Amino acid sequence: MTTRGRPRKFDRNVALQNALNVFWAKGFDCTSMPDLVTAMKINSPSIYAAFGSKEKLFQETVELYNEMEGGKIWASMDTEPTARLAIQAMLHASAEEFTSDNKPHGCFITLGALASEGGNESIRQDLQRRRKLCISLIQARLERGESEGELPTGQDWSQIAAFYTSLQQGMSIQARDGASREVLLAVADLAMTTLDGIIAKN
Amino acid sequence: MTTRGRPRKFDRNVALQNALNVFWAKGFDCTSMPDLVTAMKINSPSIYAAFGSKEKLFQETVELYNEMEGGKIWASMDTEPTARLAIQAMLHASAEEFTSDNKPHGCFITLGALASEGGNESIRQDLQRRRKLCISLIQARLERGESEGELPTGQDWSQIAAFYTSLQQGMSIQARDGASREVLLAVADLAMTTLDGIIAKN
DNA sequence: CTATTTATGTAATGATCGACACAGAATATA
DNA sequence: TATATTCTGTGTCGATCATTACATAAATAG
Repeated sequence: MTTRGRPRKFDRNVALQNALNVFWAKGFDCTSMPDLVTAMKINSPSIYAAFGSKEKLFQETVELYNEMEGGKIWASMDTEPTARLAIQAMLHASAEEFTSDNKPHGCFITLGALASEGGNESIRQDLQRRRKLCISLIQARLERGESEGELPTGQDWSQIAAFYTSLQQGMSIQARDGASREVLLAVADLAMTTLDGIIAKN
Repeated sequence: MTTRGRPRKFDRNVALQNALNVFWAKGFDCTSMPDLVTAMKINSPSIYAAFGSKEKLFQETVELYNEMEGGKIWASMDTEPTARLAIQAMLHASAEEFTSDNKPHGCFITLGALASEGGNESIRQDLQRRRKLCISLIQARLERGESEGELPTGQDWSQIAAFYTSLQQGMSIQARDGASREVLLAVADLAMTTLDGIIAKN
């Protein structure tokens, strides 16, 4: 059972990666089909044949971003032994990934379709849902820290998760505005004093 | 010296306020002229006659926002007696203003034209410049606190200013994503432990 | 070989964008 | 009154948007 018909001239994965880079830099609403045609080096009929539509293509780039960058940033939630180390590693990874060369600065999920209330609504809501998922991840890790005796009881972990999520999303804006990796790493470390203060009450 | 010609049917200030509300909710690039026509209750030729262009209208709404909301949020930098109280009041005011009814949630300067690299470039750069001004404001207040003996010497206040700016900008995203005023106020208070830790070293 | 299938490039679709031409209406000046 | 000035609403401009028809090219299947 081999493939029928004329074979594809382009590598679908490479094209998807190129599409991600454009969406990441410009956001969904400010990215035009000609932009994609240029970046992906494919004509638009081939884009539609391979990905369905601009919206579906965007959703695939979000999935790709989640697997690549998202993994680097959030892996520590499972791998680090304590909640404190997990959050610190997450913020450090964010600072580094948000300021990498050869790719847009800041988080795609945060910056991809933010205040675009008049733009594509389902995309805005999807990214919003993914952003909210980050709070849950942090909160779950904090609650695990409490249950394992690392962190004190009686804390409102949802608020502390909102604190670290706010900071990380703000770091995306800082990175997009040109903040250096050094500054963002310092910002991450400064934020750890908040959790240290809570641990000290233990 | 009175006004010649047919008088205007609409109140320019009211129309500008209505334009601000649309730009604030949708961002510059996702706001269309028909959106503005509907919100301002003026036909587009009247908009062009009164404001010049969509871009100039946007710039006027930014100025209006700066005077109204900006004043409420940043006034404490001058009025509060200490840097700590000034920053805390700024974050509290942000939490409250970002979650007010009858107007879009989050900061217009932060959300108005963020990752729109392909959109209007001069507008993006203008808002970016205004965001960077916020860091300078905080940094200047911290340095004043040092010179007045409130804060210890030998600190890199630019990093601490970046920390609080990141947090405040992240709070905008949280607010836009539906975070409650209660949660944002808690986030603001949690951030103060960072400065408290620095003061404790004094 | 012919037929089928799938990709390609060109070019066009209708819709919407920001901006404005135009004629008429409403005011002040003279 | 006549004239100049400025606003208003209708309608439209070229440009650009996302999407797709269409004819052709390149592969497999029989």
